[in-house]
Amino acid sequence: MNTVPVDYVLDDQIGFLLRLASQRHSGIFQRNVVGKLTPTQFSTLIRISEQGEVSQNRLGRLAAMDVATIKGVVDRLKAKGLVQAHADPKDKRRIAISLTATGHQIMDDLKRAGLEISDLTLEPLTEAESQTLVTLLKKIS
Amino acid sequence: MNTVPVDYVLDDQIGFLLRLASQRHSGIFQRNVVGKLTPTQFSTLIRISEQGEVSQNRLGRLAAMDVATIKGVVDRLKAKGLVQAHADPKDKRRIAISLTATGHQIMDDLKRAGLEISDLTLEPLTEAESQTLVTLLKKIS
DNA sequence: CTTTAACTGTTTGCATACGAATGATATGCA
DNA sequence: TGCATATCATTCGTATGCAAACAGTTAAAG
Repeated sequence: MNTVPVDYVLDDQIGFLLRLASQRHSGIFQRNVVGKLTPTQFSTLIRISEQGEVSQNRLGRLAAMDVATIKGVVDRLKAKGLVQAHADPKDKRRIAISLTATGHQIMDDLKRAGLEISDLTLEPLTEAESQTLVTLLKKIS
Repeated sequence: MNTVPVDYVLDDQIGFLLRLASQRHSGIFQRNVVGKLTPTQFSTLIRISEQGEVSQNRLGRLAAMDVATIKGVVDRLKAKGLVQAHADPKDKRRIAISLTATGHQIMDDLKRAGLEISDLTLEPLTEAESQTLVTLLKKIS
């Protein structure tokens, strides 16, 4: 039997703070990214450009998205004409995803915008603090 | 004219890392929370219990949620029987939100679970690192 | 006192996000 | 070979999350 009231300060909890920081970052992203891309669409494009050609399932793992989520993201990127899909002749289950010519063309601008967005997000911190934050976040991921 | 390719490492970007950390936290939350509550529903309950009675709009600001988002969250909490709403006689625009008796009863268990979830999320870090992370996240929120 | 501005709540549309279930296909091992 | 297991893509249901448009209400400015 525990009758002692619990002292819970929401504003100090890691989960709440992660959501706040993500929200601010999303806002900055939206105002600065090239084209009308979302953060997940952006990450997906980066992963595809790194891989050249990749199955949808593997792409989801690389971009840290659920299979149901990555399907929607790929569908919207296809609709934008930035990626294409074609069946894998060796494995009929697989659908190979790759960048279109247009997709290739915007990658450099996207990467530049991405770096700028990261800088703006970390603007309240010093260089050393930014490095620390990145290191700590990697540890709890 | 810029022809130099940009060196962009997705795994080092603050936005990507925030998403990864949020995902891990959500998984821990889901496995440890009392009842079938989501992190946003949890935060909302905490805010209501802090305020006693609060308008839906103000509740959204306190919990850092869009007006459209908070409406859905409150609707689902009402469906679970944890919160109630009644019209404000002084201001016909307002809807006063408060906890039900059931809602009150589970708050202590919820807070205990919340602290446990934070501990589990920060488990890979030392006490000092956890404090640093919290401090840095507050700065970029 | 009236018009204007600000606030509150609702709804719609789009885009994540994830669990669970399903069906098709591959592959390893008995 | 043949079956158990694993992988891949899709679909469904639920829950955020935000912009924008809308209507009702209140308060402030003139």
